Amino acid sequence: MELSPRKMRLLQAIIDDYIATAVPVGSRTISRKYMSDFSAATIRNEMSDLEEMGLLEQPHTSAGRIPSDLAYRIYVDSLLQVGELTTDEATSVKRYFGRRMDEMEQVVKNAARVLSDLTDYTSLVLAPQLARTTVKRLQLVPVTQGTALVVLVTDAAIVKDTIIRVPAEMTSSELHGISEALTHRFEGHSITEININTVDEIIRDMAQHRRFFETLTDTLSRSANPEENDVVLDGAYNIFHHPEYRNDMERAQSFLMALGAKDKLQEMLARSTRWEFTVTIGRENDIDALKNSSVVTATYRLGDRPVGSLGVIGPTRMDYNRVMRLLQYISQSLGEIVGNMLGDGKQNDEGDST
Amino acid sequence: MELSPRKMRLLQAIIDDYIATAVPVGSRTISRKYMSDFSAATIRNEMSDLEEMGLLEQPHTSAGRIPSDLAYRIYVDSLLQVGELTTDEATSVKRYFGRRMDEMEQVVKNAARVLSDLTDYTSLVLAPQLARTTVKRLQLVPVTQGTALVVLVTDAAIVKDTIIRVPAEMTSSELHGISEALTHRFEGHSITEININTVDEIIRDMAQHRRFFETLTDTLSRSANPEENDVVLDGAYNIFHHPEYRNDMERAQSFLMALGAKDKLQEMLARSTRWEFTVTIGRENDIDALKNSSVVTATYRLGDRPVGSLGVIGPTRMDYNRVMRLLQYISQSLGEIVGNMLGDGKQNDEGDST
DNA sequence: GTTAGCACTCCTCCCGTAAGAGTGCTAACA
DNA sequence: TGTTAGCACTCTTACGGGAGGAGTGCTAAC
Repeated sequence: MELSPRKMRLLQAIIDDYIATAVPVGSRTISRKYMSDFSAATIRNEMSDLEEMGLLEQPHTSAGRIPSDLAYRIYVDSLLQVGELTTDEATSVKRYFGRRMDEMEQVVKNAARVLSDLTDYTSLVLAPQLARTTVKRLQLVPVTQGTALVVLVTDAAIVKDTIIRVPAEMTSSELHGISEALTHRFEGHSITEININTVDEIIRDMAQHRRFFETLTDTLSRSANPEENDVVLDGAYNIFHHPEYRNDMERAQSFLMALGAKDKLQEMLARSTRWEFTVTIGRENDIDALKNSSVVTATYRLGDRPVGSLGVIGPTRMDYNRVMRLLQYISQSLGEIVGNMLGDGKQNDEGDST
Repeated sequence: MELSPRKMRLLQAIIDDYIATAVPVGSRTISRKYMSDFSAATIRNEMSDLEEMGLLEQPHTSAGRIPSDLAYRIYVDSLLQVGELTTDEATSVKRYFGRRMDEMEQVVKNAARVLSDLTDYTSLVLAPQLARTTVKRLQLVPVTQGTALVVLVTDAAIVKDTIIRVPAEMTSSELHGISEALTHRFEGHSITEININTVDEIIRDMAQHRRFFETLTDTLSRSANPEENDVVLDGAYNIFHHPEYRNDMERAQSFLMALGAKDKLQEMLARSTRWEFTVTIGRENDIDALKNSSVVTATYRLGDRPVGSLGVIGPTRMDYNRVMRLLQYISQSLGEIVGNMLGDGKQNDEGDST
């Protein structure tokens, strides 16, 4: 099923026009705006072929054609050339990331904001996944008699803090000692290596508190698992800017509802960290309510380790070019910012090497 | 402008019916369902009076009447008797709050969830406001050479953690010492008391690091200010369950957009902590997009100090009774949970004194 | 292989009519 | 004087038919 160059050209024209206008494209439109070297009648014949191949669909007889999911697939795989950011776009992104960001959460929220603002779609960001980072420090900070704060710092600057109960008789300096020992043992290792067995080695002289250490390792391994909260979402209401949702309450509603199921989204994003980019079009989507939407994701890295991902959800009639262009740039920036947060005191300035 | 008892009774009937059905109420309906001791014609005369007083409105001549904002005001102020929770409702709330909650954020999200699920409206929760709590502990945890984590623990179990830069030559034990000194000085005080002047007293022997302490106090006072992030929102899409939004895209959209402006919501909730409850009806609202919605809030306390608030946004045709009933109970539960999180090792069980 | 022409289909918009709901007013009644 | 029955009137909503328009598919000619 090879497409002739002319069919390819036609397909591209139809998709480009439909992405721009959201109106089914007729043969006359194509003939005038994109392929004036052929008449509308010729286009019609070609369109008829494309429809037979399953690449075009007709909402009804006297409407123009719209691209099928399959057509977008071909478009994304073969026709799309992701360009460079315009200087306008680049400065916009920089303006967002220029904001003060002390906490990981701010960074992630900021990334979601810039992505949704610049694409005009809904954005998703999966915060760096603890399990993919390495421990920098593990500290038990006494809070009250009997409680302490578990502070876990990793190389992605993620800090998980959880209150846990500690044996009432444990002193502040004991906690300090334990923290030092744990940090010494696990620094540079993945959090997944921390469990009661590996911890056992270093607490032989505190066997009477084994129960406490079990609680501690439990807490840590629970926080290593990705959770709903790792997903940050922004621009949900951008969908109202696009006619396919604005004119269809049902659709808008089910879309928004789908965004409520953070666990599904988290899963989706976590899966996507295996690839540099993913593009999931319409029915390819696992989530039912997104079967007429598209999802584009990109992975961001800490050094060469993928630690999280971010993406955009919008109508299948999405401006894939713009979206991927922005995703590429933003995912790279995000990786750098995350890396710099604990980057040995280096400031995260704009300036290049001078 | 005193209303006769019959007019009151009529007003209540109209509001009750309209809250239940969302359909303009006619005189016949009232006569049959609520006041069969009077004929529809009598009701009509009374309705006409109420309309003249600005308590009822007619969408058009041949429709029934709907209550005006003013009518809801009277309803809430004079007619409403907030009842006890049904046992069903109470067990539902308990089920939600029975979930494991280690972190403040979870508690707040959980509260928002239970509130939106049980009321079927959109819920808002303002996390405990740092400025209204007292310091329990202030600790600088070294992270890398040149960076440390500022951990602030207060009696509302709020933990603010921020990475700051520290002088490269500052040792881990120096940081520890500083932490002890700061904790000793400010324990039991409000975070707002921490500033470079009060800190100055305890760092005389470290005057060469004054710059660093300025950064530190800056960071802390910034985190004392309420921020957008303090607002957690849930059930935004519940509005689609209510006909006034479901059948009016514009309205749904502007409502959802208004929810996007977290800063406004934060302000609104912060203001409301001055009262036990607030009910803001329709046009009484400051936020334009909410001029045809109502907001009900309640304050929750830590001991007797109000520390935060939570509320519900929905159509003016809101089930005020149910909402206030639930808010009362949930705000109280929330206060207790927040208090127990660091509550001297006491477990937050269900059981009463045995 | 390409194109012009034309009949055909189907959607959308508009308008007029009919049904239904609820009112306001009047007159009669207790 | 308050209450009620009756009735004309208003306005909304639903339905259906017709006009206009967009775009197609097919045929025949180049």
